[in-house]
Amino acid sequence: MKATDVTQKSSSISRQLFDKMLQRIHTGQWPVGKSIPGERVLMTEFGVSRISVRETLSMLRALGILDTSHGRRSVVRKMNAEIVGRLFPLLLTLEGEQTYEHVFEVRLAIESRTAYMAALNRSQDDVAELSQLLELLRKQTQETLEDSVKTDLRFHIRIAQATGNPIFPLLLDALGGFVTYVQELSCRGNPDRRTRAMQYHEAIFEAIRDQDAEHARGEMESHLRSSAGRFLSEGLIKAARATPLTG
Amino acid sequence: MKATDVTQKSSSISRQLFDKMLQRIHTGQWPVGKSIPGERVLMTEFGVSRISVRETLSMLRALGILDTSHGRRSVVRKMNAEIVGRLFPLLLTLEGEQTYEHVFEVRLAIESRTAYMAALNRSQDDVAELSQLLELLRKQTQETLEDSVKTDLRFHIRIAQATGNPIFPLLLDALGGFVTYVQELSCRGNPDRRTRAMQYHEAIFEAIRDQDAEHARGEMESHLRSSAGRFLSEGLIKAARATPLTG
DNA sequence: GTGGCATAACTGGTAAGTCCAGTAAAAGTT
DNA sequence: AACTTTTACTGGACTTACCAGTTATGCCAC
Repeated sequence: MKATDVTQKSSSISRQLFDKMLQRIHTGQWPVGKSIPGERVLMTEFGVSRISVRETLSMLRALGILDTSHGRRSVVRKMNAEIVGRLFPLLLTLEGEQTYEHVFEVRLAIESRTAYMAALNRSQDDVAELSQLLELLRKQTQETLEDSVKTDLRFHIRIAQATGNPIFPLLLDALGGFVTYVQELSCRGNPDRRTRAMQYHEAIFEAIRDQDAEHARGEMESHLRSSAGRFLSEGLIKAARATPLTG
Repeated sequence: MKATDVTQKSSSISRQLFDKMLQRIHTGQWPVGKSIPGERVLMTEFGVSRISVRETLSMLRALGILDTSHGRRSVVRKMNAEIVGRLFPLLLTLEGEQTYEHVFEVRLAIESRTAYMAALNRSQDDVAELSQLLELLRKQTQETLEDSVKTDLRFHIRIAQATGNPIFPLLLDALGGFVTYVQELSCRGNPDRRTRAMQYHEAIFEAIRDQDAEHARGEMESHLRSSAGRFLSEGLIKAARATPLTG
């Protein structure tokens, strides 16, 4: 019942081939980073037509498992969590109905922990880069709005990176497209808001730098909640349920 | 550059077609649940060969966006998180065992909040359904392992639904397909673990029912931490890696 | 009329052959 | 030895054809 497999009833050849090729990658017969045999070779090797081979390769390509370009042989992609992140925008858009409020709630859930974990796990490099981003942000706060919003997101993602868990920056990046859009709407015409957000950013940075995990989380939550709260109070988001974001 | 394109340089026809078809789904020109035109129609409509059409459809099929079966027209699937969930086993084999730990960390971030929010927002229906699931889980704890693991996940997802934010169950579902797999390995041969998990579930349920948000979050965190700790400390990860993903 | 059944008109799945256009390595030239 | 040209790959795309499920059509018996 649960369609957990792309391959369903193992009916069509291309679906079967999909499993076989996937297995070759799993077993290491087709090592990551190296190129697989050409399509003409594959069709004789598996005893199928080139159509079936190409359709199977299309599937693997769509999933980001293969890297194909004209004239060169397909290469098994370094499969990182990145591809999951690439699918999230698809999910979100296709599911529809997601309001920005929902995204903010998820962001709150994720980032309150990334701030916490980052404070515990951050390296010297993390601190240095965050410091740079903060300075850049400080400049841009008085200049271009679009740039500052982008840097803002980069700052948050950089914190997620500092956790050491690659899935966190991934999720954040996936949600980012939504966030930046709303953020621009919010700050347009209200420069003081940007300075207020700037203060939060500095507080978060200092807490992470000083490895004060609890404080980092608290500041992050306040920061996000004030952002979300602003949007909610202004009808920029389909507000609806009065969800207590208190934590 | 933007993480939204699975289609890279958009050079080849099939990649372009992919974007176009995806757009038709987004705009609602191809409504979810309904069937799209036949391949012969599509090739004239887009002015390409059937090869290109079929390769594009293969991509959409691989992502779980289309549901295709022989003799019938392809149907636009209600996009769910399965697609992402399917990729996690693959992720793990290609990226290494740390991924398990990473997934649990993300789960912890998300579920500690879903428990909290569910306690605040839960409706009577939520309580009723959770109660049912709990009872079902109680029975299955002494019976089939596979079923109980599935019900376990349903229980967690149901909590995420009770938050009112549709993204939470989505994320959980995506992570879940991956988690259940490991969970089975963990509990196999250790029935007492299942009873211990059962106690946690009951505590979480009661807290949500009584709208004790802080308590709900605490129990959830304890529950997940104990689970994650078990997996990580017992080398179940390597065992999982050695097992092929296709059922 | 209506029910059941064979047929025809769809649908997707697969195959073989052909050609084009990039890429990279082999062969030639300087 | 360094550069350029050729050649033998590679994937990308098209056409035609046929097979195999599915569904709608329509006929015939009741």
